[in-house]
Amino acid sequence: MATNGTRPLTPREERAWDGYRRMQGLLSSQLNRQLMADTGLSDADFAILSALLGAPRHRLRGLALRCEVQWEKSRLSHHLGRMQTRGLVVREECVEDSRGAVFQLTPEGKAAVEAATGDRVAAVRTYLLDLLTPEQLDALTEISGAVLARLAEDDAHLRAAAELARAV
Amino acid sequence: MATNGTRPLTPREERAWDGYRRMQGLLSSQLNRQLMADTGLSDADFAILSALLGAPRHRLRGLALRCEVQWEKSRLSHHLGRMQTRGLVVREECVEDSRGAVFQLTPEGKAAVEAATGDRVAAVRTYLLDLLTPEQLDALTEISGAVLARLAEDDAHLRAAAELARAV
DNA sequence: CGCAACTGGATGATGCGTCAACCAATGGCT
DNA sequence: AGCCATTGGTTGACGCATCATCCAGTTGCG
Repeated sequence: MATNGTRPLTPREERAWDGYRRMQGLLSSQLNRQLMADTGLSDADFAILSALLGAPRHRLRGLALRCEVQWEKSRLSHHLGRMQTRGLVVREECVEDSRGAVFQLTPEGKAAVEAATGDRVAAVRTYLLDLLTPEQLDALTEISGAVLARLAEDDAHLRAAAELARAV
Repeated sequence: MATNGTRPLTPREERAWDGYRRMQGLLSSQLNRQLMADTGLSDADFAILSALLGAPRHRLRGLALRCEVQWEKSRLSHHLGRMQTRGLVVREECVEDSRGAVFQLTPEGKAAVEAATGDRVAAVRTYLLDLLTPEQLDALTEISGAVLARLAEDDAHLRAAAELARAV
């Protein structure tokens, strides 16, 4: 990580990175702010709630939820704790693994997500999707595909390294 | 904000949004984590420091800095406070407007950014730029251009509304 | 069986980001 | 000159994200 034969960015790269950086910051804060104002739910709340909404009995194992939203476990745990005190979610014991936890949407939680979904979609359209041509939509899909693939690969390497370390 | 004749997302839009969302979250946390591990600087630190590095005498008025990084003023103030106690930056009085503040890079701050720049560029290449074709780079630039233009427009409307309110 | 390693998850400390309130300096208007 | 609205910036409170640590239940291996 220390040795860098890194060439500087070309103007083209510079523009792309700079644009992405600016967009990323402003867009996510705008979406977050708007959702919060419209519905009282943060982006994070919404991610959790809609994952639960999409699950069989509106209940999901902690681990499954973690895979779904890709958060660190302590973040998830803290956030679920807060959401529980707000009455959006309940924690229950897990039958097949008694150290595990299962989280379920409360009626209030369900109502909240359902109410929020429309606003969220509208905002995403307003500030992103409706601004792009079909080609740009596809380009965005491909770009994120490439980046996510790279990140996943990295992750796999980490696992492999852990495997090796265990073998020693 | 409440009435939504919003149609649901098409599959194409769905893929684009979902991809962007996932990429955004993982990419920024990866870049942040890596920069922090390599250099002890957060993404936020780096943004401030490189803005200062690019300024005339490595000094910038608070307001100018705010335009540069596009943060809320209280965020900037808090962060600069912390950076000052870490010795990366100094706050000085402003001559032409005595309620203003000027911030300057300390030698340590300068050294820190300069050391960090290479790592940052390398990481951005590894996880984003090197994964994309030239066309994708341009697409990214256009996409962010469109989004930023929309956000700016919104901003202008807000200003105009404020103007109107003043006129009443 | 019994012990060690691992795993799902919780917790506490700490730094960050946002909001609202605040303060003093400034500039415009009469 | 005098007043009021505005602006540049700070502060405090509060919720969120991360790290390290911890704990109990589980699994694998001898």
